Amino acid sequence: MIVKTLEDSCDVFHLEAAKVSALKSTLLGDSSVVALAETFKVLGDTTRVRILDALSRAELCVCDIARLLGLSESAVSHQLRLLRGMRLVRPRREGRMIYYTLDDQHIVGLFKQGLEHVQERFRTGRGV
Amino acid sequence: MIVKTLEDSCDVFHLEAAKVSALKSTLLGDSSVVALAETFKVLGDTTRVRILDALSRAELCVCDIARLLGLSESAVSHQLRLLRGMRLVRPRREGRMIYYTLDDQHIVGLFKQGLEHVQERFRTGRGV
DNA sequence: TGCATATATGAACACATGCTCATATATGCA
DNA sequence: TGCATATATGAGCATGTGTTCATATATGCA
Repeated sequence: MIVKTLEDSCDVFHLEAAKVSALKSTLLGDSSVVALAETFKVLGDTTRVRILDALSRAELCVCDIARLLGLSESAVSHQLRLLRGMRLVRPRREGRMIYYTLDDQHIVGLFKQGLEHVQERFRTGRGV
Repeated sequence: MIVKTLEDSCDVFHLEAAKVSALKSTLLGDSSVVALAETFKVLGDTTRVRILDALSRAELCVCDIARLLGLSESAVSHQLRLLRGMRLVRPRREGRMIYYTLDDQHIVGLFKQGLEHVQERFRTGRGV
């Protein structure tokens, strides 16, 4: 639903008051906005993208992830803590080792959709 | 495709060398990872989420956005510059004013999918 | 029990980020 | 042309973020 602009003075709104309040009421609520931004923020880091991508394909322990991606085990552990906190990843203890897997199906979907966006961006001219 | 772990010594890998290289080759490439993280990073801020959400519903000029969302025009302008740079948003000049719209359909899809994730998170116990 | 190893955690530090404030640019109109 | 207004931009600052390094915890095994 597109609301057309009607007036031309920026002292107040360019939109009619009625349209403004209509628009305002359709906007995402605060909690949704916060949760959405928080979700995207977690995905907005190359290290976490790599970890989640790897875990979407195999159950891996901390040191495997570290080796596979060329990261320190501490760095991986810190990131896993964050991802655990957001329930994106789930640990499974087996002896001394702790194996992690992806614990949220939406991540794969978001990655897929994000990649479509990225690829169209390449197709339509502008690179990274 | 899930690769099962096989060995138990973290000196090297817990996975067989063959499985490791197989896994390695299925991982997202560097440029994809970078572009993906960059995309999510832009979406990982409440101000930008709000702006993009508003622009997905109406074409708005800078000061309308500022008023609608309770932000300074400067802050909005800075964010729009970023969003413009990433081609998520497109300006249209009309006299002194510049109207912005969403210039990327994937954003709406990503928001939708992100919200599904968020809502399931609420349903399954843990809040924000 | 005591040692080795896998993971977790805390502090510290370098760097990024988003805002504000001041100023520049651009358009419309008298 | 000159002034008012809409937007853009740059500098500066407070805050946030991701890593490393040192250390803690936990498990397996001799």
